[in-house]
Amino acid sequence: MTDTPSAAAPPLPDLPRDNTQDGPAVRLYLVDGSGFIFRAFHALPPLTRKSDGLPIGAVSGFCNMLWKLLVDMKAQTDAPTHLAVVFDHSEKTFRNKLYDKYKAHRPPPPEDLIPQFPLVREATLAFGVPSLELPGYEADDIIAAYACKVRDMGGEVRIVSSDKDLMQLVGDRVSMLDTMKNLLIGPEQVMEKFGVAPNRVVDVQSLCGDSVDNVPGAPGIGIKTAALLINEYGDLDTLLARAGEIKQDKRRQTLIDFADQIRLSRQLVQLDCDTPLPSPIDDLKVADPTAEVLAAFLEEMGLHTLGRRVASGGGGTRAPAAPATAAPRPVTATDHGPVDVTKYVCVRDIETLDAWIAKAHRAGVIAFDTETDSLSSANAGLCGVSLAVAPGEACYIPVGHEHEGGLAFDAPADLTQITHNEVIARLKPLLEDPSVLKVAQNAKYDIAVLSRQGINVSPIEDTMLISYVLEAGLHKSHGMDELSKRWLGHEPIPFKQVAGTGKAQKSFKHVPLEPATCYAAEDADVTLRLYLLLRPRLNTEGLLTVYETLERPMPAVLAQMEIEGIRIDPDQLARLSHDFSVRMTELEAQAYELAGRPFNLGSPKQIGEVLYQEMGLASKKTTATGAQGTDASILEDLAAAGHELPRVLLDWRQLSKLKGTYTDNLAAAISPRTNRVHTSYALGATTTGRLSSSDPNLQNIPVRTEEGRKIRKAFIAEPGHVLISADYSQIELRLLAHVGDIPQLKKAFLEGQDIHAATASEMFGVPIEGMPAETRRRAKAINFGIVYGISAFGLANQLSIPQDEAGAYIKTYFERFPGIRTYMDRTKQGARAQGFVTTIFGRKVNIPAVYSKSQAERAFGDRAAINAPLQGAAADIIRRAMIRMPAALKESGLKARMLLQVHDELVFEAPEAEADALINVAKRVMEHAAEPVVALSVPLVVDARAAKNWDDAH
DNA sequence: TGCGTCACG
DNA sequence: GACGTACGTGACGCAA
Repeated sequence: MTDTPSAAAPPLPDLPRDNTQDGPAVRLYLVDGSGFIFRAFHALPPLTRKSDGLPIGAVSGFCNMLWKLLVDMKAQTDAPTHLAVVFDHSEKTFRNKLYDKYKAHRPPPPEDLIPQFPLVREATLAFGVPSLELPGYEADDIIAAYACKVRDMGGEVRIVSSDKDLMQLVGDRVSMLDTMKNLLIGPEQVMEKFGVAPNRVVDVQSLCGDSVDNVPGAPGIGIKTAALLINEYGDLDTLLARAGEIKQDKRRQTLIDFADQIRLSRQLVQLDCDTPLPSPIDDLKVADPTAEVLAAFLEEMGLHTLGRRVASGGGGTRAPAAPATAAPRPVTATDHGPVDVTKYVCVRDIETLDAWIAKAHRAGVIAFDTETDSLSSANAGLCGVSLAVAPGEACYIPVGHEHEGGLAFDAPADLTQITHNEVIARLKPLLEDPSVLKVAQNAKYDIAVLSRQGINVSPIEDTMLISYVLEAGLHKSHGMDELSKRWLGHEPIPFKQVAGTGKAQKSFKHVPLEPATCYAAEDADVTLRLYLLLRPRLNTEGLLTVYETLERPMPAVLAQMEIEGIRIDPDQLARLSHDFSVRMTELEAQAYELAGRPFNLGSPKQIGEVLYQEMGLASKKTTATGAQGTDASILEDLAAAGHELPRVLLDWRQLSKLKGTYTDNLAAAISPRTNRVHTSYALGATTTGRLSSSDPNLQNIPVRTEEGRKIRKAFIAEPGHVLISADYSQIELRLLAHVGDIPQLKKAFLEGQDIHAATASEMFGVPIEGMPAETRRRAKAINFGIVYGISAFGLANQLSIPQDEAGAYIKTYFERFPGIRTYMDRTKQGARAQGFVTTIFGRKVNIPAVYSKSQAERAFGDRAAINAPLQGAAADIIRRAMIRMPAALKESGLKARMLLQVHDELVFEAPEAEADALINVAKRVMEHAAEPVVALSVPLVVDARAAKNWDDAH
């Protein structure tokens, strides 16, 4: 702990002095950025960006304040030489360790403010001002550390803030500036406020406490009394030591009884001058903003007025040259020169590594990539990390490369590397530094790998997701190789080329350092180039909010879910597998008997031969290639016509599917390390915004049949825990009711009716009470069909009714719900006019099929266009819930973990005692996930249940 | 590797 | 009235 400023220390001997001017060499302005954000937010009306509704009130207020400050600064005779904006970092601080209630009853920041935090940091950098923050520290501590340091060097400090907690720093050479009230605060003003000199402010605050920050202080003692006591006894320690001398009974007793609490309060209010400096003071020198960068940022935010003022140099400041109205020239693929893999550096000693880390800090934006020995992040070991600090300037840091097993007859290559632990220790501060933006391609993978090394990468951006937001539906993949070819015209080295292919493929740790460096560093280089190229488009194309709110937070959430995994009972699966085998053998024998010969029941081709040629049954449908189909619906029809073999085949197929896809392979997927199964969720893989799950796919675990549900029962909770499944009820139909604005559907949902029965009642004019099950079933099929872009053929097929009957249903449906036809027509028209549709959250789904020459493909496009805004909005909503869930669980003090997502369902694992609390939290977060950006006209309803296994929880 | 089939929402 | 169909996924086994 450092004392408050008192006697000025002599200037340090090595202080660089500027001989061309009088006064101290360093005149540092420190702006309390966090304080400013909140004040700007609350002082200004809610302002949103015109293009897409992104809230930017605080950003706007902050920019105006900063610009005014810069202008005023320059006009002064004693203009500052150094300047920085300081921010709180969202993590807990050392004060929470001292006192868990510190700032505890602060509400979370308003929803509209959250997306503005990163933007304000961007704004700071756009103005050419360094932005400082440090995990585990409050802005006030960082300000204190710089203030003490500069003061002790003989420099001057001005703190731009109105936070009274900073007044303890005021002294001869440290002052405060409240720009809101335009007040300069020196020792005199502090004296007025606290009744004591600045160096005793902490003592007063310790006594009177602070209800806003939850600093307890001494009960019943306010500023006046505190100042009186301190002035009488000199300082807090003396006061506490001599508390027995106080004349007033009550006051004396309070000070004696609460001495410990007062000392704790002092620790809470005392700012820590020993806080490490995030940047050297030299790096905070005042510099003019780059005109283009600043103009582009203000343009991006839609802050045209300030943009014009900045462009005209308002207030006598040297004006940035570019007019704010002229958009900066977009970066093009060739701006950064060709990719040259021979220029990359292999980092093998600490000095070189430190030099790259320093470059990375200066760059502020870097790309990185991790190389591992496995494809699944859950088990991947780290082989190396590559960094790109500028286009064409990249390195690879190997950590675990070794010779491949066996005797080397040639002299083995030199594999000197920095040790694993040293690399991790050096990289951790960089990768966790809030002021260095890390760009990755498919960030989820790198987050998971590094999280196992104890590194929490942040802040992070993902070029795959940027591409996905911009061009979902236009490309099969948003993988790096494709992006590189598409945007940079450069084909990266194929993995196969460095690691070999097939059985001979080696682990990356066995790849020699030179090719490994070319391959790995190239990935980082390409990623950085892609970022510089694609990221500006988010803005110009109005997709920044989608990226920031629906995509960018996902990798960290999913990485955590994948790491958690889920427990599966292998014995249960083994029993099922055996049971299925026995029954399949019986069915095979029956099938051979019925066919009159043995054949492969798993071969559709052989089934066709047996059924259609040898047994002479009529084949109903042909497949895409003209072969006679044997799928379930055909076999069902044949079985219904009285044939025995199709039934046997159907039964065998079901068991074969369950055994082959689930019982055998799920058990094999259990990680020996964790005893759990870890799926991999793909982002940027679907056209609509849904996730997909693979290796193994846990989004298609059987549920519809009795046999299948036995597999689901093998998904179990740990002892003392339960699984909780929470799923949205009819979310796509609810969205249809909202988006299509269908009064009857909205009414039915608002009244909590059975939606399919209500639909049937509306269509056929029958009461819901006593409705035949078949009537409801047909309405249900129609409701599903609508969401899919209905056709008479499809509905007829689904319900096994003639096509004209299905057509009549659809006609009736549209007559009863004319709004739905309007919605469908409007959506198709929009899709054909623009080539894409959007969800209510702004996600863009491209549908190139609407431009096809083929009528069939265009019809396909129409149906996809009708479905995408509904399926996509549902995907957006559950994403919003997932993104909020970790904080919601933490806030509620729950140990529960989110394990799985199945499109409209989230699966959690929680201690048994938490089950009810978790259900409450999960329901609340999920049911309100659309808010506040979209106010749905129908309620979202979530059903949740806890049980020992997934089937019973579902 | 492409196809048919089928598990899920 | 054509077109051949429900929307979105991933995994398996067969056949080439």
